Amino acid sequence: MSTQLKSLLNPEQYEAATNLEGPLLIIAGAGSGKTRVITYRITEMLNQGINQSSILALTFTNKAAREMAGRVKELVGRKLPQLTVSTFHSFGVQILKKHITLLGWRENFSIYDTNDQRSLIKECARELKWSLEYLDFGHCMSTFSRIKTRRSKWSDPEIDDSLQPLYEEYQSHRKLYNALDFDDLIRLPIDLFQQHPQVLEEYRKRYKYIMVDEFQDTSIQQYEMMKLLADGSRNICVVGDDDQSIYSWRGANFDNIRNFERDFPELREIKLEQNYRSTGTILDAANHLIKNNKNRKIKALWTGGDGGKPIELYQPQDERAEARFICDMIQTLNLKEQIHYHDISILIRTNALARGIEEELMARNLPYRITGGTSFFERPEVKDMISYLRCLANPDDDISLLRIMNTPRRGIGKKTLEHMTELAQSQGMSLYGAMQALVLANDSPIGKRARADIEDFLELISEFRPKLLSGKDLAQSLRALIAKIDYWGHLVGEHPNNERVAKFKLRNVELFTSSLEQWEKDPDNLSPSVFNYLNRITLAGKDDDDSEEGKVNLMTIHSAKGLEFDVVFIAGVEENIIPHQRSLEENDAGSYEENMEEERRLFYVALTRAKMKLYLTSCQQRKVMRDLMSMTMSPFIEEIPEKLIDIKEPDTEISEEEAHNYFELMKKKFAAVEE
DNA sequence: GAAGAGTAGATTTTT
DNA sequence: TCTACTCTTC
Repeated sequence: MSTQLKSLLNPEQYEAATNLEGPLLIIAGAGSGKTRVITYRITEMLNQGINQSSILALTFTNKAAREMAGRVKELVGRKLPQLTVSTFHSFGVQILKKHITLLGWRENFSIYDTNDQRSLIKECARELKWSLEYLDFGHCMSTFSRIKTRRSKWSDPEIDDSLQPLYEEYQSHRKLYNALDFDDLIRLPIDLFQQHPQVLEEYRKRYKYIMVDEFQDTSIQQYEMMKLLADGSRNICVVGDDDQSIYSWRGANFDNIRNFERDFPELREIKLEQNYRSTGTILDAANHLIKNNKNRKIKALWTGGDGGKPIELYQPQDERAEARFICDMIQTLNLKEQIHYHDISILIRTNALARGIEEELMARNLPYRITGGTSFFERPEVKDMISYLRCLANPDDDISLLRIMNTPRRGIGKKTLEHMTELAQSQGMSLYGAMQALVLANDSPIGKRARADIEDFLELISEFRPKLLSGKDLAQSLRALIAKIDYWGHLVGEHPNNERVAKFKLRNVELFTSSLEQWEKDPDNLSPSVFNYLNRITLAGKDDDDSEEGKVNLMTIHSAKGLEFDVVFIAGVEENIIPHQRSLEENDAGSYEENMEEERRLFYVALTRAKMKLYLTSCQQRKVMRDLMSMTMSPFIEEIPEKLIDIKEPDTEISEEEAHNYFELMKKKFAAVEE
């Protein structure tokens, strides 16, 4: 195998793939065959007789995890059920699923996403009788996150310590509801390892070989977790590229590369600098751009390939012209150069930019796939279903309970809720607990009718809870539940004059149910419990339609990391978009200069996704929220040498007046002919 | 307790 | 433009 491997990899790649023992730092430039090295490295381990269950590969996104697992399977040619390839967050859930009771939590915990978190903060603020008007949730959540991940303390000068009571309230509510937020998924396993060394020992014994991909984007917490696990065997391999660090706003810290060098001084370092992906032109442009960043490891990415075509920059009139241009180009490329749709990608800085482009793609019947953005799972009707499932799994989950308690309307209104909240607050129980107490109480403060309504609701929960917890026929049970609560009737009632909307929503509910069914019937799925399903969808979102080939990819630059395409369009290459205006504001993630460097890295990531051809578009005008803004080209364009980029003249559009005059002229001409 | 009208605010990136 | 929340009325 090893000789064969030698012919498949270049010397540095070979080194990286075959050095299995001891700490290893791989600095892998864009397109240097990083994924290839990792997958071959895992294969090499298996070939050397290392047990698949001893291998742990941690990635940053679910997409990366899926892809890595898929490629290894393909290389090895068999299924590897004991191999752990997972994101940090999912791995955290896995650990907590087994051991969370040691930390004083109950099983079947809920995981709160950003929206749930927001609702909970709102709830807490209400309870503290704070005015919601001036409460900035973004600020709250980022502060809470800093405190929780111990990046900051309340006494730190940059921290708004007036939020501390709210934080305490938030924390105690989560405990009461048995609900974890994303930060907990990393933080609690660390606590567990520190408080229960025997558990840590168990994991160290199992995972003898650890690999971390996209290491430049790990947070201090994730690094800590990784270090705890690796400190037994010290067979730890991290792969990263400081030039592609684009998540500092989420606590990613590329100082981790330095920390790694400090904590594992015996490490071996390998640099992969040959780029196999892009043409010379693209690489040259990217290198010139990134050179402007001061805070980076020196690297010289080179390619043996030829120059390739110049980068083209177009300046359409506005975002609609931009969408039309991109679609025209895609159709031409597909027709004349036989480029497959799935080898083309349109990259955008913000999700909001997707809409206009999506509309045009749709109008032309161009098949496309959109990654990220407002997820299917955030649609109100789907969220209802999720909340039902969550409540059945964990009735103490107040945030979900609040959502479904009166959806469809069952007479549990504001007044009743007030009573329940009061009771729950004074007794330190969840709303569900309060409901049970109210029904049992003799001197109940609520009316007979409301009491009967609550009873009905509790009955519903106790009827379906065992069905859902049985782990069998989940979709079937959910369908029964939907019928029982007459959700269709509810939808029709909500949209009295619009059956189409109601039907659309019902279709989404059905889509959701069948996605659950598919997941549960998947033979590779070893434990199809509601709990696992819920975790999966909050952590991973909708199943990517990876199977659906032949579609143009539309996504943010962030979600394009790690991917490559023959042709890449970058839309909205304008000042205030790339770099993004709000990202530059000095904030707790960094200074203006640091943020500018991160935006530059982001643009670098975007450029280096392209293999053959890059098109950039910079609109002259753009509709931002309601008003039309005049736009200028991104300052990053100037950092790319002129000879590499072909800047087209701005498109001129016929103004309405000119068009009018033209038609008048034509009319006269025709009139003249008729005479 | 429910429904409808009216109003204010919102778009940076993801687990 | 759209959504989420508040206020008013039935």
